[in-house]
Amino acid sequence: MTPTDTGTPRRQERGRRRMEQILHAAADEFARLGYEAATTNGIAAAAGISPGSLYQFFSGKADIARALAGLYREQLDAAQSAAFTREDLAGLPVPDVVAAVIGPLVEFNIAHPGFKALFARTDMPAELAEAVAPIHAVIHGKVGGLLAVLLPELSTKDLERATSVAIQLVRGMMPLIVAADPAARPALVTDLRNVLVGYLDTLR
Amino acid sequence: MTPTDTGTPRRQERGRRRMEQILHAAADEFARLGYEAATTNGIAAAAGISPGSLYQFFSGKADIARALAGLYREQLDAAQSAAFTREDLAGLPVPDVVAAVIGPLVEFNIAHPGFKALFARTDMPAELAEAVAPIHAVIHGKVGGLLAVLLPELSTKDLERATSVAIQLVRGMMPLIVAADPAARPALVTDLRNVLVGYLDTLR
DNA sequence: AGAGAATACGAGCGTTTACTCGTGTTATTG
DNA sequence: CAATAACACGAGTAAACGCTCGTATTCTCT
Repeated sequence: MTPTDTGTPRRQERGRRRMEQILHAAADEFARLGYEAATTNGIAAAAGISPGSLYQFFSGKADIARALAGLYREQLDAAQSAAFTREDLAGLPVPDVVAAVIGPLVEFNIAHPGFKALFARTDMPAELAEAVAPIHAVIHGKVGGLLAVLLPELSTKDLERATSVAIQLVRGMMPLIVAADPAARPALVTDLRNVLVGYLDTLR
Repeated sequence: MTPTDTGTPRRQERGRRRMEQILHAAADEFARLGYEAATTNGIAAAAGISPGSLYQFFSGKADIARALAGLYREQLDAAQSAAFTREDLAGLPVPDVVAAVIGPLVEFNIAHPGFKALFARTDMPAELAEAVAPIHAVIHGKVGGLLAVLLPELSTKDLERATSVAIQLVRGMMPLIVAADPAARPALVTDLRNVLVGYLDTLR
């Protein structure tokens, strides 16, 4: 009785490159058309491969979204690691902390237009919500940790709510910032920072 | 040569009732599944009619969205008329004005779950964006007029930006409020008001 | 070199969905 | 009371989409 061959195959170098191509193409298609309107055949074509090849690496559109979310999570982690090291931030004034977090985040969203197609949505299909749940949890945890330092006397419940609200404010404004004319962006980013600082002030 | 029979038929009472049923059913389906996932056959079934009958009144899903947007516009207009009469507001403090606008708006969103499926989205298919463009324009105009009274010394450009930002903040937070446990809503609504008041304060 | 695994192809299958069309029923109009 | 228009039906159609499968090529490992 030979061992049943479930489980992913041992990828070759070629395969790993293909997976990157596919994820890159998928990010473009998601950004251009939105998650629902993007098609697997379209992603395959954009990646320069056949539909069949795509399914050698991913089990479907939701799986691609999951993998892309994981990729974004790593990249965002790298881009934000500095901003979220609590130790340095303990003494800093709130506006500086907000600026340190928002700056790189805006840059990341501009550089990765596919990101907002997956995350900055208020209503998503269940399959997509499930795919991005892990990174949402990570973000929630990080922001929650940060707010706990900035607002130490807040109750757990209030802290939880403040975290959700702060994240939602950023998610709401980010598409506006990304879509705006580059010349108009700085003012919008300043507004976003002011919004957050103003909100956090009311919680003291 | 008989005159070509383009143009909508002269509706009977029965037909007008059907159109209302359809729009009501569509609002439910949009709220339950989202615009894209909602199907015309599903809307027809929810309205208790056949697919063919639906197309006697609407030319397609986008047309239903357009009509529903128009209906919401009327209803929202009625619900908000008091809050937006500038004369009474000229002297009032900013927090009171914000409360007067946000209160009914939150009620409206809770009472009409289909509303946010059409409006509180950051990325929509082009056909949907086109369908809701008129009411967006109306809202933008009203909020802009209000802000012009509250912040008289703002430049046109700054006023324009502030209007977009304020609307976007509300659009971002509304799904959170509607989806929240009713007991948790008041705190979220307070947060939303504080966010707006805090933001407007930074623009003085 | 030979075998097995990974990669690649693309026509096409099954399903879903928006929408049509032929036909029949109810209401209005002259 | 016709005659015409509005309303209603629902099986069916064409297109789109996610995904499969048979087959062929390339890589890895012994």
